[in-house]
Amino acid sequence: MERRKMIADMLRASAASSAIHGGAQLHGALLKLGFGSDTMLGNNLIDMYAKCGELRMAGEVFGGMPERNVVSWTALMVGFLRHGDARECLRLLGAMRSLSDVAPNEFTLSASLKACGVVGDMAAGVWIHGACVRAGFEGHHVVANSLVLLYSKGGRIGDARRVFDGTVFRNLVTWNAMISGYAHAGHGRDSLLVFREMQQRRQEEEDHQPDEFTFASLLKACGSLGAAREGAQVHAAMVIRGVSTASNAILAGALLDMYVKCRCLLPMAMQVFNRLEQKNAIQWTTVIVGHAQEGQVKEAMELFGRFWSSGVRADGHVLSSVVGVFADFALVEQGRQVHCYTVKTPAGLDVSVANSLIDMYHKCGLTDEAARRFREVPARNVVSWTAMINGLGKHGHGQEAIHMFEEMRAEGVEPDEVAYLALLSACSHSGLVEECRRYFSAIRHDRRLRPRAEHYACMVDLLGRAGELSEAKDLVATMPMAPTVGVWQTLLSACRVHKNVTVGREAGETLLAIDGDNPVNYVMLSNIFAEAGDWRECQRVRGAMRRRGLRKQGGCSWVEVGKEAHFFYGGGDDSHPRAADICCVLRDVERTMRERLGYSPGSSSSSSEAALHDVDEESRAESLRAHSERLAVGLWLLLHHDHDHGEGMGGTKRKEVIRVYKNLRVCGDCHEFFKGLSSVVGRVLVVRDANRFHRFEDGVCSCKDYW
DNA sequence: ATAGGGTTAG
Repeated sequence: MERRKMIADMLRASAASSAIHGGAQLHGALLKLGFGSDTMLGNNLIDMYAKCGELRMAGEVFGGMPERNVVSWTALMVGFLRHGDARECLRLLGAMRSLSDVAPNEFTLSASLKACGVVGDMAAGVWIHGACVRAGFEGHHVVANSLVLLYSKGGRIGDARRVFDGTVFRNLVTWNAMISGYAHAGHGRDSLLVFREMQQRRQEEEDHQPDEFTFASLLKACGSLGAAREGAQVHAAMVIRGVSTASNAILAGALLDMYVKCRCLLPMAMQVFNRLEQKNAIQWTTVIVGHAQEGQVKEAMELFGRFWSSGVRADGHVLSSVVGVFADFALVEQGRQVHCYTVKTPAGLDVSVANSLIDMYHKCGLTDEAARRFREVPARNVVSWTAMINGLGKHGHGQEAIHMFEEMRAEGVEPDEVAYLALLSACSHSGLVEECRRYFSAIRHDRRLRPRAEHYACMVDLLGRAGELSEAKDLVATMPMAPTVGVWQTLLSACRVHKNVTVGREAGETLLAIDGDNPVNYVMLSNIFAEAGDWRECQRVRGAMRRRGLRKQGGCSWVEVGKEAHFFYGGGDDSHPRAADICCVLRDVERTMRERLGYSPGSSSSSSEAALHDVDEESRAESLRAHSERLAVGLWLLLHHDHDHGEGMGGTKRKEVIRVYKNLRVCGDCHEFFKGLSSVVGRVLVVRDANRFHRFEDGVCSCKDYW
């Protein structure tokens, strides 16, 4: 008897340290001693093999047992679950119920719930929840904790909270589950509130000290809120409690992520990062993406280079997120460099990497290159197709986008909500009203899909462009969900195009009520009033904005010349070393345009500078010249000027396309200016703004002045 | 046999 217990303890120790050799020796020894049919020792063997990742051996022991109890089943299930085979775990649950008379206990059900979360089978999870209730396990920690996590990760945060509230005996894990559940669902505030509630319990019956898991979730919550002060407080609390990031890579990653997300704290992130003795791929990604998002592209590329030579293996996630930032900034040179790296590693074969490359080339305006990537993806999925549909749509190729969509369906790839969204937006950019209506109705009648507010926003956008303002307004009024900020903004900008002050006022006031901290809303509404000549209302809205301490979001444009990106910021950015020369080039072009095309600055009907109506032409011109998109184009012209003269102007040689990018929508005057510029300079100019691509050629734009 | 944490393409 004593020996039996000793072997059990030693097996447990082997399992805990994943010591497969010692474990296998113990296996041999217990067979020799005649313990081969002992259920408890068999269970210990299953657990040991499962924890060492030897699932085949675990299954063999399980299969050879004369008697299996609930522990035997559960140990095997947990083994599969832990090694990434959640489906096998659920299959075993089914087998247990139908082939044995052993009843699952709270641990079996908890593992099964987790498996449902992993495979994303919420229906099965709800069914198991029912089974837990029927068996009387609902109040058990392990079950309640798994339920909270399943529901919060499955987007049913309300159900998670109900389980949490119904749990009488909470332990630290229960609290952590709710805190992380909220953080995961993007409800950062609630996450912090639950933590505060947990701390207040200290005076009462429960006394839970936060641990590493608590801190990791709190950091995530602070990061998603961009709450720098709270984030730093959490960091301080960790230091005070002696919770170190040195031995916990995930906690260190969470800390880095928080500092990166609280933008201004990038230096703090680097301090944490530099102190890490061993850096993993996720930590590298966090700081690379963090720099790129702040516009510190050089540093981002440098870090990427260091990462590459550090020998830490990159996986598909890392590569696609790095490609993703360069896509957002349309930094094609940097994107290409990362593309080259992806070819040199097995992780580059991931479909997610291929998809991010398709998207990146599209966002850089290189449609052909994107199409080539698309053709070469061996196993295209709905994401690959959607990237193409999006890209075509942003260039105003609505019909081609529809064609892609139908081709996808013909190949047997089912569209999801995002694919539909891409399609609707493509229709709206091309003004395809009837097609858009048809697909919008298709998604509403597809039982598997539920249109989101964004789908409605697309429809509102299209109706607005088509001048069907009252239909757009009715659609907003009859939406099955609350109209989002985006929906109201879409309606508002349609009102601006059609100069409908009545509906515009309504949409604008609603926006100020639900999204009063966003300066864009004030600017849009005040512009509507300004264009209608209602200066009093215009001033009132601008005043409200000032009183709230809000400032118009700065425009930022950039252009790649050679291998370098040059950034310009709106409102008279003369920080570029050649600012004066750029100004001269722009003046030159303006003069030619005035002479040849009768261009007059600031006379555009959709002028973004409504407040400029009462100033003289030269001040208007000067103010417009300071727009970041013009400065970017100016620099390009400046740097290619000498070259042009060398080649001889108007030569037959195909001219390089000018590509400029802007973080906001391009302004109406700049749009006019670029049209003229394309014919005066005889070049194609492609501008990607926040909304779509504009391709200017021979004095016309691909958006047909709808944007 | 005992739940929980950071990155992730459209």
